[in-house]
Amino acid sequence: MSATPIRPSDGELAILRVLWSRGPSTVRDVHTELSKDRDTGYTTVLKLMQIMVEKGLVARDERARSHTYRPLQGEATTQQCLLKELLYKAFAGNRRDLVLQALETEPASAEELEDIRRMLNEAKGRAR
Amino acid sequence: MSATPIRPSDGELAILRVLWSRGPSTVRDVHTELSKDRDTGYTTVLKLMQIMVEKGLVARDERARSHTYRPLQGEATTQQCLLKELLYKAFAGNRRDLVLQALETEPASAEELEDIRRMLNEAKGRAR
DNA sequence: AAGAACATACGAACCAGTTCGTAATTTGTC
DNA sequence: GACAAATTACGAACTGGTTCGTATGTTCTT
Repeated sequence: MSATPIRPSDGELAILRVLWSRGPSTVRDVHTELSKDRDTGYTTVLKLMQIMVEKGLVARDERARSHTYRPLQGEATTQQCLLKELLYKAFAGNRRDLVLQALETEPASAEELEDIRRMLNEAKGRAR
Repeated sequence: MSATPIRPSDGELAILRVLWSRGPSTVRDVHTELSKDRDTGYTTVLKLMQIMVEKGLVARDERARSHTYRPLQGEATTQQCLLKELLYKAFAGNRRDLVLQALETEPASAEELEDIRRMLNEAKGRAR
């Protein structure tokens, strides 16, 4: 019943990441946050966020002068959407290979692997 | 010492997939194969493969009239490259979350999960 | 030798995404 | 009220990728 998730572009994803971690934010908030890494102009972020409204990726609250934006789809949902795309495009749908390569990718520590293994055992219980 | 892998675009990836599975192939070979799924023009595939030569994704043997192309980087290497990109862009580098979402993504069967768990136990032995 | 079939080369159009300048509007300050 | 600062709106340029038409050259068939 839930709508199929919308695949965000790279720029949109960067913005979503801020919204997911900060909660509802203004363009200024997001721009300030993103400026720590990249060097993006304010209006660039603004434009992108306006487009995201059109796409239905975020909702805008216009009551205040500085509009606040909030994500309309969850982080996990979006991650799954992107992962699934990669799964089919690069791994021919072979989930096992994907997980394998995820673990082979540097840097992977023994703890990390152990952590994942533990998690996996739990997941097995809920398996479909 | 090995060069950092080149990230193929979607179209390039589709072609690489054919080359990996078929081995060295002509444009005709690749086009025929891709035509089973999508509906791409012959010259479109040709052009793409020419660009791939420039990018260093494939090598071209021009001895025969119909040039044959072979991939210059392996499937696993390329998969890791793409996966790593997604890991940082969508998962903030958190490998655990990535694997988790990979397993949550439908459709995942109990066998599939068991298979992956087994593989993971082996991987643990080789852990860094 | 002529014509059909097939191959490469390549420019041009097109598309989605990104970036930014500039205009218009609102708010805040003196 | 006038000016400065902040904000939204939006057009336009630019980028990487994709698609295709057309030109040109080669091989095959008869």
